[in-house]
Amino acid sequence: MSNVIEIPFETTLLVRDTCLCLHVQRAARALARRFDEALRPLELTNGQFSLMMSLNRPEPAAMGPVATLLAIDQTTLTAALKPLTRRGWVTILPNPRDRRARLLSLTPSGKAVLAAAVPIWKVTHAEVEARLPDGNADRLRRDLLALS
Amino acid sequence: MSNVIEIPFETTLLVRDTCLCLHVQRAARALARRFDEALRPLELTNGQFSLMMSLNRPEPAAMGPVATLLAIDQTTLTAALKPLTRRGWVTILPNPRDRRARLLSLTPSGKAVLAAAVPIWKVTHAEVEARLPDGNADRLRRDLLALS
DNA sequence: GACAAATAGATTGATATCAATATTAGTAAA
DNA sequence: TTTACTAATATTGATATCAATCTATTTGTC
Repeated sequence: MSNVIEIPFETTLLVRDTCLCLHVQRAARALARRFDEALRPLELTNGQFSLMMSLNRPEPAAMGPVATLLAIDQTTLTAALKPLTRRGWVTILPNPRDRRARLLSLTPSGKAVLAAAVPIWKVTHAEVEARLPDGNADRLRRDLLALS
Repeated sequence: MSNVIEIPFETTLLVRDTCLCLHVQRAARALARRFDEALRPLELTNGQFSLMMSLNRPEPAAMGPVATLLAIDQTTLTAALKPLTRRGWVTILPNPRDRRARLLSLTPSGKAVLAAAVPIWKVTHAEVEARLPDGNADRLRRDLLALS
């Protein structure tokens, strides 16, 4: 006798149509592709843009708070910094006050790339925001923050 | 003379607080971690769960529509199938009607894993949905679909 | 001060993601 | 039927992501 467990197709449709995780992943991939494409002339991805923008501070940033801000694992941040330091856009210096810590800073060329990216971000973001059904981006941001 | 381009800190704050791409990526990572953790006893990730659930159809699925449904690149789907076929959860067969195409199916053990994942998904999803400020998940799903 | 516990990052290994490109097969036009 | 085009999928290379684990350093307690 065959004892294959069958999941009702209705369950599949339920997950497909309601799963917030799937909905968010889909939107994340679509938005990433859109911003990546727009930023491609600068050889910058959406994630690199967000990371570098988060480093644009009066004082150099430590890694922990940056990872928390971006909601990425600390090991992901370590990896993400490699292509940026290799291109000379970000510097990693030891923190004299705490020799475990590192201080992250944008270099002048990093700031130049980031400055060039800002108008691209503005245009792309305006296009994306215009797609929202009723233009209520604040509400969407609030919902997304609640999930983070 | 120093010609370093400085991006106003206000711009950084603006991007940090308004960028929908960043907001969605953050929520995507947080939700992925949450579902990955809940599904870990089954050695299943959120993405593998979504993929396998999308394969639970009356007829075997072709790759193109599955990639479109998940909003992933076709090459990503090819890669994502490898650990699933290796574990014997998914089979990839040639399509006799079109020898370019492949037909994707869940195996009995794949269905068993997926069936075990469904109650975990239900509990986790209910917890996530409860975090929404006003409980209006439909509105959030509509917004996310508009961005996909 | 010594020692335990906590903290900051780095490394490794596995999977995820996409652009660019290649391969194979179906399709349509000449 | 040959030729051009289109469609479905695979491969490669680079980066992204996280769990598990490791090292170095700081902090707190006695």
